Amino acid sequence: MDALFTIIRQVHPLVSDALLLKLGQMLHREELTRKSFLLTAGAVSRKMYFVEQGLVRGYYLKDDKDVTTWFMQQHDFVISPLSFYRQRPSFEYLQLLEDSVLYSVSYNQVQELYREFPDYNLVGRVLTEDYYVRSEIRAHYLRMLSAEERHTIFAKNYAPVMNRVAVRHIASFLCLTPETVSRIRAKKL
Amino acid sequence: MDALFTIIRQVHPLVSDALLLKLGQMLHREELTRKSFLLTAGAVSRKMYFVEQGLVRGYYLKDDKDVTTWFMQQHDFVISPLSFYRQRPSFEYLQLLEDSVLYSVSYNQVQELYREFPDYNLVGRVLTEDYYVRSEIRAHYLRMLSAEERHTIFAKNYAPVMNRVAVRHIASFLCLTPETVSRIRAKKL
DNA sequence: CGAATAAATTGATATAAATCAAGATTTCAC
DNA sequence: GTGAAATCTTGATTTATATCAATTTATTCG
Repeated sequence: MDALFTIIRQVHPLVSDALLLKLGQMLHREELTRKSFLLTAGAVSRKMYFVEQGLVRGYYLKDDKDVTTWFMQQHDFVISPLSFYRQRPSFEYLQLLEDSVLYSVSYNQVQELYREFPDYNLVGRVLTEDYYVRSEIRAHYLRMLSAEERHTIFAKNYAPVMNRVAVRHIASFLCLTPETVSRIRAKKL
Repeated sequence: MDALFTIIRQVHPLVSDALLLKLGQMLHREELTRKSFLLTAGAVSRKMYFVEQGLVRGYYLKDDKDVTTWFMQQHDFVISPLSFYRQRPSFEYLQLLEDSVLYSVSYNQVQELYREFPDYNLVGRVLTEDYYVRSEIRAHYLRMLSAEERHTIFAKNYAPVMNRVAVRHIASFLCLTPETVSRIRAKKL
């Protein structure tokens, strides 16, 4: 929980103790095993998670195959933006790739914080901006780079994730087949 | 300017008059002609725009060709998220596709509003969430849909834009060549 | 541990979309 | 309004990556 508070204080050093106290009371620690779902398609995302430890994958189903949209790791916040912000049924699945420790707050609790502690809107705004930018960067890579370039960038930017996830998940994140990633790898050795 | 205030009041009905007054004083009306740049690659985005009337395109250069990332129209806010939020040099070009009327505020002015009127963080947060979701939806379509499906969705979701922009811009938005879009169109008649 | 299952690799072929090239049409500028 | 330039369309060919199929390697769990 300290990591979470540290991030909030980095964003907004003057945040009140009352707010952090309240948030601390709301946070629900969850220890979940690999392959647990935080959200499945069709359901409405009711919780925001903070990854204390572990690894989470967001993906969509395309026909029968899945397409990974992102990986979130230690000290990241995890939601499905469309479903959480608009409280609409999700396209996306959120699934743990490792046994993980998470802190969660419900959508309603977050709204309550925003109401009761207007300061919290600053924190929410800045963090939303940050995750928005991250998402833009991912989309940028998808649009601008060839298969091989995407793989190179991934290997560089996601080094700590690279060795922890299955090739087929890396492949689907890069919008490629596992075969293609296998061949790119073979070529580089 | 009314349209902008209306949007802010929709997001936050209790927003103070003092805030709107201050914002009104900061806003700079700009009438710019087609092809004007709001931002070029390499520069740091210093302004946020509100489109009173007109059409704006965001794009990257890939080798010598350009790749469109979005179109923004009447009553949309326009920034290059990475460059504006992080105040870093832009990858992206922002260019008018039509003669337009815009309202702008500088990055520093926006920060001043956030400081002076903490309430404004609520507005900023909610709008950021909304544009983040829109961006996610665009990325989702790119990942999940075939060339033809992307074209169909575009024709449906961007109907008012469709007839106003060049085929090559539609093509690059769909991550296709103009030739391919031409063929898709021909097939549908 | 060791069988069963899933995942990764490698090779052969297919395919969607890009590229290259030429002509038709539209738009722009003087 | 007319010529020049840009854009769009259509066709032929190429190419990157997907798909299909078979084998090897890794993982799971009883």
